[in-house]
Amino acid sequence: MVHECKSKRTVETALEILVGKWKPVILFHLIDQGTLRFSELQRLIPDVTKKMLTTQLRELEYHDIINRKVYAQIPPKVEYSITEYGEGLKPVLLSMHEWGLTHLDHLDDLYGESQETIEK
Amino acid sequence: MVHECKSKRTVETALEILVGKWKPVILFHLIDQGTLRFSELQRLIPDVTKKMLTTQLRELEYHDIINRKVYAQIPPKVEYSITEYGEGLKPVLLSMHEWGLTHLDHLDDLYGESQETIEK
DNA sequence: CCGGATCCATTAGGATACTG
DNA sequence: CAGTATCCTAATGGATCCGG
Repeated sequence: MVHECKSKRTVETALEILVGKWKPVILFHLIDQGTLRFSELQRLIPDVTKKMLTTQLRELEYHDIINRKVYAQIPPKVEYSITEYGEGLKPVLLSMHEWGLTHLDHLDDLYGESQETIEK
Repeated sequence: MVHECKSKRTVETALEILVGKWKPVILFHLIDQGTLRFSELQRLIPDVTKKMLTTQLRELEYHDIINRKVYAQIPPKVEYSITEYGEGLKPVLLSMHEWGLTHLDHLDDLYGESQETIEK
């Protein structure tokens, strides 16, 4: 029985943090690598534009999920890492990952192997 | 180390299922109550319009997360329930809920008690 | 009672060019 | 290197009215 009071809000807030086209990938890389520079993230996520990468990073930073460390030097150097608080998201990401694994198989059952992904 | 191959996709697919303004609430009610009629869901979620409720239910149904059972009678009666497959989402929702609980507290620490929610 | 159809507002996402 | 600024498109959410 996980209901009533403010309970429903909780899932929404978690979603609010995670939702964003590039946020899960960013988090995975940061969790995996610990600390990464902006350019490294860009290299690891080839399809993201600088603007979008910046936007998503700023949103994660705003929610205190990642740290942004700026080195005052030329050329600039900015490093991103998961905050201690952000570490708390690991179980969430992990359970989503676990579910996603079986879901991809389930998709094959439902629609056959023909399609590449789920989107449209 | 949960990286490489198709792994990142898994989190995205999980998100894809859950994302939608009313989906978490719908799922919570269905998990909590078992089976609910359209009108009951509407009553439980006062702010949702019929169109939006329909849309979100259809998307969940499309992904095989909920069942839609139509009784051929006048007046119509339609019941929704979680599919067996959809049950697999429970751990995900639960971990998001757990995280959300501490997150709401963390929000108070960050910005004070002044604000009502996180949105905007 | 449970929708569908239409139209409109808001938001998320992106291409491109420029900058300290 | 790590971003902004501008402009644009696509997707999402919603108000309202119609229908079996």
